[in-house]
Amino acid sequence: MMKLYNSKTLKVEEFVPIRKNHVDMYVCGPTVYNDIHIGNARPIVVFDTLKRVFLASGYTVKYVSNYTDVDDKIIHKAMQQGVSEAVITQRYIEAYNQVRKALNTQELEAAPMVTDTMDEIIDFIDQLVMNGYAYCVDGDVYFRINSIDTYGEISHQNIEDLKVGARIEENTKKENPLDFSLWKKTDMGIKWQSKWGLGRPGWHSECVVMICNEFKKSLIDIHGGGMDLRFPHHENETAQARALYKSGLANYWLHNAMINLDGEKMSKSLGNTVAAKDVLEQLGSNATRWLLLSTHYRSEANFSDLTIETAVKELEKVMNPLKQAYIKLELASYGLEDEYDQTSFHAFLAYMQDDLNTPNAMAEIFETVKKLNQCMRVKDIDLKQINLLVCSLEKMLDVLGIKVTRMVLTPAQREMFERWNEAKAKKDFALADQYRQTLMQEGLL
RNA sequence: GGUUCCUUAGCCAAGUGGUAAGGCAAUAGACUGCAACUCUGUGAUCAUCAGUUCAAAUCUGAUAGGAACCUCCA
Repeated sequence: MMKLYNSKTLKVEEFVPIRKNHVDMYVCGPTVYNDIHIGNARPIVVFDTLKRVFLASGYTVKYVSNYTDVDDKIIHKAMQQGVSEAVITQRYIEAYNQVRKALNTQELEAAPMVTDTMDEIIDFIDQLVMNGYAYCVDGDVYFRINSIDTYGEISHQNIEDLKVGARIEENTKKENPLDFSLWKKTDMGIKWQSKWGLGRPGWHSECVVMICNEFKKSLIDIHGGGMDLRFPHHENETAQARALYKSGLANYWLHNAMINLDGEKMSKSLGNTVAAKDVLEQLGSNATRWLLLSTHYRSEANFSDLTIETAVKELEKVMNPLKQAYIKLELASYGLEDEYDQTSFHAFLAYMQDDLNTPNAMAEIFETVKKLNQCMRVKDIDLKQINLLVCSLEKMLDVLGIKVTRMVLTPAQREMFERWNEAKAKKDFALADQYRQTLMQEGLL
């Protein structure tokens, strides 16, 4: 049974899918004007892991995430560099996908772009206007938040409080300062023709339209993203869906917490970012995922030399015994069977199903690793038992998206082990140390 | 000012009513030809104060400190 914390209800809830054994999930993707930083990588890993948990639990999953390829920052960058917007967006879409790949994520079922969805977005805004949920002023279109009575349902803000604390710029064009922009009249950069004139869409409509496009319905199971998208982005998404489709857009709203850099929030606007590709280059795919998953996704994670170092060491303590186990099985010419230790894997999965409790799930991994280590130390090795534990660990790591390659010994390596053992038996330690040295160099010890 | 949330050992981090998982580091021991690996042992009156309860890290209230959102951001 899957349990998830729903930002909308502020509670951990039992997950009940709309369609039995299937999950429709949408996660807000990047605005492609820059290389993503390690904070941006958190939702990638969190929601990819969530998909894997669902798959391991017997669900099928359709996971869609978009590219926001229409945006002021993109336009500015394009102008700055004297190229078209498409050059910028292509460059960073590619960079983003390289990071996704390097993070060992599963393929998305769809990854739509705003520029490919423009007709539908314009049509969507038009319908909002025609039904009285939005209004056009001077070439701009705004959503009328007072036209629905549920505004604030995701972010738990009430309209009056928002007004009081508003650091909202004075915009006399709007009926209400909280009304948000659906269509912006523009005179520079890429623009599209609409009945309101030349312009481009605001940020909040695209996700609604893409969800309806991709899933062919206006209510899906899960909508995810970073905590900072809860307001206004997700609030405004659900508002539009309430208006036009009388649906909340998604049943479960999931938000991952931010990553801090030495105690301060990492963000592009603060400029204290660490590029995801740099972290990946330094740590590799496995350690990066381990690092990102070692803190519960709803807790802020601190990113520092110490947390990195710890993650690397922890992962080694899991991977090394696995490697030793493969070698033990190889040396004994024991063919691995796919049978796994059910108790440990089910304990692990139960933690993952409990709102993605990765810290507890990892504790179960350590527990299993310890059992494996104990198994390998006894005189009469139980290869069958090692097989079970190894396969169980493989399955656990797969749910976390940690890649494991089964080790196969070459004849030469096999011989090296034999000679090492022979030398030790003869107490020729000088020779034994030579073999040991070689084995260690090849990463076999 | 409003909303939501956090404060658990040197560090990271679970646990949300029945007397504190796990990891890193440290330290003692075992194993070893020596080492590495590994195994075993060692550590917390859960920010403070008060209340509810037979029982509270866990619920309630207050205090102190911190964060995110309310503005483009994952």
